[in-house]
Amino acid sequence: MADKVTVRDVAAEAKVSASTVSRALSSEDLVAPETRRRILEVAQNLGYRPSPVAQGLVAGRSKTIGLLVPDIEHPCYSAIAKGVYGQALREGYSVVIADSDNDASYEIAAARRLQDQTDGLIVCSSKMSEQDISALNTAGPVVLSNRVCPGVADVGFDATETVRQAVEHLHALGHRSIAYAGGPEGSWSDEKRRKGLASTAPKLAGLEITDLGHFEPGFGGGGSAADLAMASGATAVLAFNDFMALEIMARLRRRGYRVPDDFSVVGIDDIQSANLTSPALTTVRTPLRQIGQASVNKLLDIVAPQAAPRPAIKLPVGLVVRESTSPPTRAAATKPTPAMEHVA
Amino acid sequence: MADKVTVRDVAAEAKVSASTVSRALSSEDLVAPETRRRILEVAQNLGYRPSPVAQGLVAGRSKTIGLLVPDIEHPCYSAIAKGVYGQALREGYSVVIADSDNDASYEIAAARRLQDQTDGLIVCSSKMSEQDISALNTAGPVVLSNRVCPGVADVGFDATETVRQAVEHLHALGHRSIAYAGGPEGSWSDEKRRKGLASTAPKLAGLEITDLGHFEPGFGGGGSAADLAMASGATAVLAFNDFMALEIMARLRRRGYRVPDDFSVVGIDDIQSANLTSPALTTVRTPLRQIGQASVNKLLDIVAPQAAPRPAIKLPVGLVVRESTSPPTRAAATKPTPAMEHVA
DNA sequence: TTGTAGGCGTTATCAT
DNA sequence: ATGATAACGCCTACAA
Repeated sequence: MADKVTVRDVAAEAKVSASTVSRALSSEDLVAPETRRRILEVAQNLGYRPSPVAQGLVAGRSKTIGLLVPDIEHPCYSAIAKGVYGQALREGYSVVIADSDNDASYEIAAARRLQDQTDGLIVCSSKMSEQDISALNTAGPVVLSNRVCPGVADVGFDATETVRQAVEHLHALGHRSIAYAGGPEGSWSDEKRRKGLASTAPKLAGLEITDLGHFEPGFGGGGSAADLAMASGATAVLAFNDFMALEIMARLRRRGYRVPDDFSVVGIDDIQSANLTSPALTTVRTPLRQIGQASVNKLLDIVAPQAAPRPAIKLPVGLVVRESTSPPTRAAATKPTPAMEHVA
Repeated sequence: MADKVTVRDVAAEAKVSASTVSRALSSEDLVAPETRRRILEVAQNLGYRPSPVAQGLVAGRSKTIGLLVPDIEHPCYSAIAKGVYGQALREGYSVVIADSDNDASYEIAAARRLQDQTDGLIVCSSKMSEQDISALNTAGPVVLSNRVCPGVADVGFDATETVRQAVEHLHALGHRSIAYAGGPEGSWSDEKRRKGLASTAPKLAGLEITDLGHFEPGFGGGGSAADLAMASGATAVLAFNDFMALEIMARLRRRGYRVPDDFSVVGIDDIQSANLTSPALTTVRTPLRQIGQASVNKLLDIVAPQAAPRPAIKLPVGLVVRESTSPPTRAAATKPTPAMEHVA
């Protein structure tokens, strides 16, 4: 927005008309080579830079996409944001971002605002009602990430598969009683995980799943989940996400339990800090960056379709076995005698 | 960009001229109450939403600010981003984001792009040369975050103070030999920390600082730093940031040392996961969100000055004492006999 | 190959 | 109080 030099300035200086300048800049051979050369030189000297705003106005599109996340500080969403930004860049698009602060009611206002300003929207883990989402989708192109809504494009990994891999891992290690520490009430992805649990558990011999309830990750929810997990008699816990798993681990250790010796812990997502604790966290990696990229591709296939649709991006989930899981070593459902200080 | 209904549509429907519609929407009493009421109603029914792009074109400003970060996935920058977004929202501005992926050469291209599109730029931890930064600043309003450059506005906390607090804490606990695990070569903030170290150390009786060198946080740099720290005979280590501190802690524990019993560790920033490990990390909190907010205020004071300049925002740094520090319990400079397995 | 004219959606200026 | 007109910076017919 700081540019004062316009096509007209360049035109005047190069002794041509404004349209010729425009042409020279937009195409290779719409203008005589010599003229073009001169125009380009003048433009260069004057430091001319076309205004994307004006271009957008005439073209009816801004080459900008909107990204709405619940919390940009959450590692999952900043990972998605990174993927979105990278892919958008490759496609020549800018990204304007909005953070709803987990506020469902603000989400819709923010989304509308973004729509007025962009060519399309990527909405992550929306808590909006299906009606609201549909309405949004009517107002402009929308791609949902980590959420589905009938009639609206979406991108997501197989959440069922994440818990399947986690549970199978624990089962293979010998665990037969596993606790699940769920995410916030009303979380769409928590529901998905629960469904995965329900469909996986029956296939595994002798496996018993205890639902610990809903918890708020990042706000101490993991603490209470940890205590419930121990009281439940389970030998392992699967957490809604890595944050909660980390909280659980920390709480267990403070209460004097050893991980994984006394209790195994598995998270989901593989955020960076999962690998920075000791023991490092066993978790199921979730393809967050790729989700960002895929969302951009899907959105642009709607907004700016090409002859060949943009390539699909694989969204593999994968177990990452680290140190927080091992075979159950204590007699199942028997509490150890915890030292009451943290173990060092 | 999805809006098809324009002022003219509303004007036609309400039997007035486009200018009247514009007025009705922008001011309370520029138009007859009854007319205004009708216009508003029609606008409502038609779902009219003014195009920010067109408004921007005529006004010569986009009500958008650009945010350039080295890596949006890094907790520090997503925290700043959160602060930026929140304050921008309050001021009625949108935020378009760019991630330079720590690439100094790309940084400048990205910055230029952002400038063409926004009213002003917030640039975080830039690795650009002072020349490049000055050039940018000439092309349009720029606020630097966590970096200074003569003639360019900047916002930052007192990095010297962070290391002072960390070192004083360790000294008060009784540590006399402290190692510093530095950040990447050429990092501006690492230089600041080193300066703080140099100015603080002489004031503390009997204190000896060992410079371990430069490391890359998040890529195993902490591992080698940890080994060097132990070999150095120090009883505590101050890390460039929390990531590195966490890596150091994990490595120490894997090598069989206990934290803080055998060795104390201090980080800087207080990222979320610093509180999710066990032991939890003692660190110096850095006012990242506030830096984001303050940057917006400073930028808008340039771009859109008000009668009264926007309020200054305090940028306090503060030691957060958790479990990773304690008085040195082993004979200084004497290695314990580490068990070679991780301690659980 | 190049110039002229018109318009993208909005607001500001000048009339009425 | 309201309407007509021009302009923001650019692009795209259409004309020459």
